[in-house]
Amino acid sequence: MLLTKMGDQYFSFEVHHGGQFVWNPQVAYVGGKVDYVGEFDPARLSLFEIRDVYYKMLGGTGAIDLYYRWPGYTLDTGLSLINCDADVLKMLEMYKGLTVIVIYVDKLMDPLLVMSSNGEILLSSPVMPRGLVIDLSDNDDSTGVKDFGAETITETEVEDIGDENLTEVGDIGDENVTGVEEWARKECDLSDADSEDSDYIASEEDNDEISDDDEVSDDASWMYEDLEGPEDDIFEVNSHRRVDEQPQPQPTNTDVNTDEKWYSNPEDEENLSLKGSSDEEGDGHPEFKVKIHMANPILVEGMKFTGARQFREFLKEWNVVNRYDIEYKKNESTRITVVCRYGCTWRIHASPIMRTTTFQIKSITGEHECGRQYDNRQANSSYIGKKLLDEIKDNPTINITSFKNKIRRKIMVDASRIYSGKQPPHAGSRTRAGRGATGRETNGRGMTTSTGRGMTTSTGRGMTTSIGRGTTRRGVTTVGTGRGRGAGSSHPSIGSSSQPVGRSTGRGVTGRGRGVGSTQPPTGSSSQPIRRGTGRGVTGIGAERGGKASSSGPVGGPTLATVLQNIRAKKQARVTWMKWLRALLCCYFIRSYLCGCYELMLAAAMQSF
DNA sequence: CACTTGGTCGGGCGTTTCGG
DNA sequence: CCGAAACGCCCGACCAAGTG
Repeated sequence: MLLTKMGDQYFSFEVHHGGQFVWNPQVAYVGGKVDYVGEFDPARLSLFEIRDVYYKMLGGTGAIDLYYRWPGYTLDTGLSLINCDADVLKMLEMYKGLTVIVIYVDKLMDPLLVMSSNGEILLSSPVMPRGLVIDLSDNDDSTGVKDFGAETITETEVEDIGDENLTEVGDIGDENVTGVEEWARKECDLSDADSEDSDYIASEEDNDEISDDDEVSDDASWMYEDLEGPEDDIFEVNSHRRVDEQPQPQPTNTDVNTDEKWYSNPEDEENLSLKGSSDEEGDGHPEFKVKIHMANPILVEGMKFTGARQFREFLKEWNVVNRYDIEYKKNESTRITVVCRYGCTWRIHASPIMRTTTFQIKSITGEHECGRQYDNRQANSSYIGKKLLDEIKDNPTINITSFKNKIRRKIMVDASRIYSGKQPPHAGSRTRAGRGATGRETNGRGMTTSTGRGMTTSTGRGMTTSIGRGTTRRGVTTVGTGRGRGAGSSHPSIGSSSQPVGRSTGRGVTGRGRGVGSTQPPTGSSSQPIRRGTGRGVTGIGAERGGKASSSGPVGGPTLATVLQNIRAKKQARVTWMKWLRALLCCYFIRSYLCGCYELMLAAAMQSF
């Protein structure tokens, strides 16, 4: 039973709300419930009508982000933020011909606002932890902090909708705009230009597939008419419709309404603290949430993650955002110990909670006393690639300087030198082949291994369409070979000139760099038994080598071009694959045709005999 | 006080990855 | 293919807190 009449393109919404996005490890929407509201006229739909679906029809409160799932896709592969009306148009275009649009409501922490004494908002920073308003008024009894969200709730209060299972369409003639909406509008406007960077969660592979075609086609003009007519109440078509009359949801296998332990009650998100512990379990420790914490990384002792990998990703984000550079003392599946690369007292240790796979920050000690770093090696090519992939796709001819500036602007990382993924140790470490005191810190390639190295993240090997392997080597496309070293081979002289002599002694004193304290002599296994000789993607922003990089001879030179090349190559690889696929299909059709002809001829011959 | 448990840390070494 | 570098598993030592 669908509420829509296809000819008129009316549709309804399948609204997932009250839950939240989690990453475990795929993106899923857990908790909450599903309501169906409709029917709507696409010609009269805008972002704020959709928001009103949540605020006024479903009684929602607080700041939210709205997402829609691409029809036929999973949350992992096709989820877009509805950030502005252009996104609404995209969504409608995607859902053209369909009758139920699946949207997800992701509750946000409210923004940190700095207010003057007369209530004027002086500062609103989406970067800062949301949920609090710093009140600079002279009100003595005020702590200077008040809950912005609570006010919002009163402003957005809707009439009691009664039965939990019912959703009634309230009066939406009220043009009052809540503070949250106001903020959301502002944020949308601000982020409009950059929406390409952040407006959806999707795998890179699918990203390429779909976003290449992310422009609203001309056919979307059917939605432009009377988009926001003042008296055109989009809801009046179906006001006071009972939810239990809603249509059946479209088939989906993406909703994961699990009761995973690490998932907290979304209701608790109302009680947000500056510390970032927006979602606390019974033990009072916050849990990592992709949508919230990756956009607003705050490290909190006791914070929980689904695993070491997630913790690493988050730590990387935290370091890049805060522009600290770190060093992994231990980086294992069961423990991760990280210190400041520049010798500060700051240290963090995380390990799994006993008898669970949940990773938890066990301790954060000391503080960063170093200055902010603009050459954070955590922001490696993989990281930058993810951040700026769309930029490159939109502007494939971008030059190095522009790209560098983009990186500097968007990620606040100085990409003046993007080194090859594997770097020789800097001059200061030659004698011990170790980096730092213990010598085993990650270096060069950084911590990219867990997620793939260089630009090969999410790509893999063999028949890959990746950038690293099987892409371009000296301009030769090697898709499908599983070999090739990507663009890295375009950077000669990386190692040889600065490699310490006699390094082949293995892991003992020099080989693996156990550091100064190592008394282990070079063992018989100094030459490594396994030589797989794979060679893959490249790159990794090596940042600086303690300021000695340049003195250690050629450091591989800037491979920023490599990043660009990799990103382009990724697209190129896909194109190449498409060509191969087309060729294959052509062969198949020709063969089928020939077989068909042959059979016809055979039949004719049989008849003639 | 002895024992247990959990966390932290350093080190050994096999495996994997990458550039040449 | 090779050497080098990095990752990650494993082990043991040490320490602190809890418990009997």
